[in-house]
Amino acid sequence: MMMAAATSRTRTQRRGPRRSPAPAPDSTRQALFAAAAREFARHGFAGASVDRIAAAARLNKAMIYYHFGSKGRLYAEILHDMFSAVGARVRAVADSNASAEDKVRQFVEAIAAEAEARPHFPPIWCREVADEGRHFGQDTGREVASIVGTLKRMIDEGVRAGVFVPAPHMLVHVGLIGPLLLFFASTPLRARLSRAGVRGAAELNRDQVVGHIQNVTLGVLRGMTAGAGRKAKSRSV
Amino acid sequence: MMMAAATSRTRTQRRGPRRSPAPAPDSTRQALFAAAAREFARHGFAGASVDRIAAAARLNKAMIYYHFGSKGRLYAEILHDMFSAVGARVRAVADSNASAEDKVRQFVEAIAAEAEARPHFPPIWCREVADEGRHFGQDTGREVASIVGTLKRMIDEGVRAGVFVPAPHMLVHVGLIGPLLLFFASTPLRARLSRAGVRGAAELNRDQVVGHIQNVTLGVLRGMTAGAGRKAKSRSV
DNA sequence: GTCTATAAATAGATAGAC
DNA sequence: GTCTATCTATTTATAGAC
Repeated sequence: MMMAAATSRTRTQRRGPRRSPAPAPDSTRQALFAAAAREFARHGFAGASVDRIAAAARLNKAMIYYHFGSKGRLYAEILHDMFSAVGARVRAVADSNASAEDKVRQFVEAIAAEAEARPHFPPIWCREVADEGRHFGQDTGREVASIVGTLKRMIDEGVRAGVFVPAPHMLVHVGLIGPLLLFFASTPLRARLSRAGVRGAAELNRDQVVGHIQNVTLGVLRGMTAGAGRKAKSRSV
Repeated sequence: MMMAAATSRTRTQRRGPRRSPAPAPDSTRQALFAAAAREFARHGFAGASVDRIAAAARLNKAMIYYHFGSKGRLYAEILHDMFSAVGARVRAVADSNASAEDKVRQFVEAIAAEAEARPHFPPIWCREVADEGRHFGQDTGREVASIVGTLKRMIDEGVRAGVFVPAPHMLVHVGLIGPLLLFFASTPLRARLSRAGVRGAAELNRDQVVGHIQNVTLGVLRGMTAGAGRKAKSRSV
């Protein structure tokens, strides 16, 4: 599941039983995929080196071109693996018969779980935001669109059921993904700051953050936002 | 103010009146600084090219080494300019005699304002999170620590005044910075997605987002979090 | 201060042996 | 499928003329 995209062959499609000694092409592909994910997470697409990827996988860089065609296609495959995993998971939640509130909670949990399953996911996501989605293929773009659309469906469902007030779904989306992404992506940075003497920087734990985001998001959707004080504008849909 | 760091000379410290025709070193420095900020925002530190920076500034790259010493020191200067601007501004807010609630509102507003004043700020910030603060100098690290500490002071002040409930300040910080950073950094990406047919992706506006984050943050600090339903853990400080 | 020319290292990608 | 060797372009950085 995690390496779904990595196991789909792009070139020599060869199914069925093998002849004899038989090499292990998939394990090579997977080793390159895993090493590339780490390299891209650490250095970004432009900063990543195919030499270092090959070396980390204990292979040579010609294999990258044999199995993936180019640095760009290897990166695109990693992106697609990330977002299609999240997309599949949140669509499954949306199609379940849970309440709208539980669906939103599980939407948050799903993203957290997929981010944790792939240490490269949060940093690459950050970099791709800064890169303006420059390396998204059509397929990855569709996945991202589907994820956003799925949250919108959940909100609409809750509104129809009378448990949510109407809210701009992109505002809810940004309010939910922002802290989630920042929390996961900044863990190494916060550890650094903590070692450098910033008290409390590393004192966040996963359950605390996920639970907090779930509660805050549901508070917003229930119309409990403390619009209080000044400038309590009515919210437009 | 915006280019504060860019006007401080690192090498040939030469004050006082000049002899005759007189060149304009600061404008060269500033042109390089501005071109570099754009380049680093677009391509990241590793992906940025000193050749392109020089070309964009209509100069040659030898000037970068003359005025800044290296690509890394130029980048570090841009980082320091960003975070010291935010730091100075939020410390001014903290030292004012506004209420704790207004200070928190202005904390959010200050970050938004400084991010808007520098289009390169949000993308570079995203990239630096992914880079684990690898390019932070000691000075920049101290600024970041000061910003976090300043929010903590505001929260503590509100708790002492009886208007806030105790809350882990890093949780509040991530909950506030996350959406703010994602909103600003993802504007180009959301415009792309919008053009590609994702309805609503580009329909967020600055005031709406900032106001929302202010309200949600104050809701949390007032203890109005809809801890509802299951798992309503009591919040530990 | 500003420039041209260039050094020295590394990048992505390919050819061709096995 | 996997490897070594190599091509070409680009990288950061510097030397030295003006």
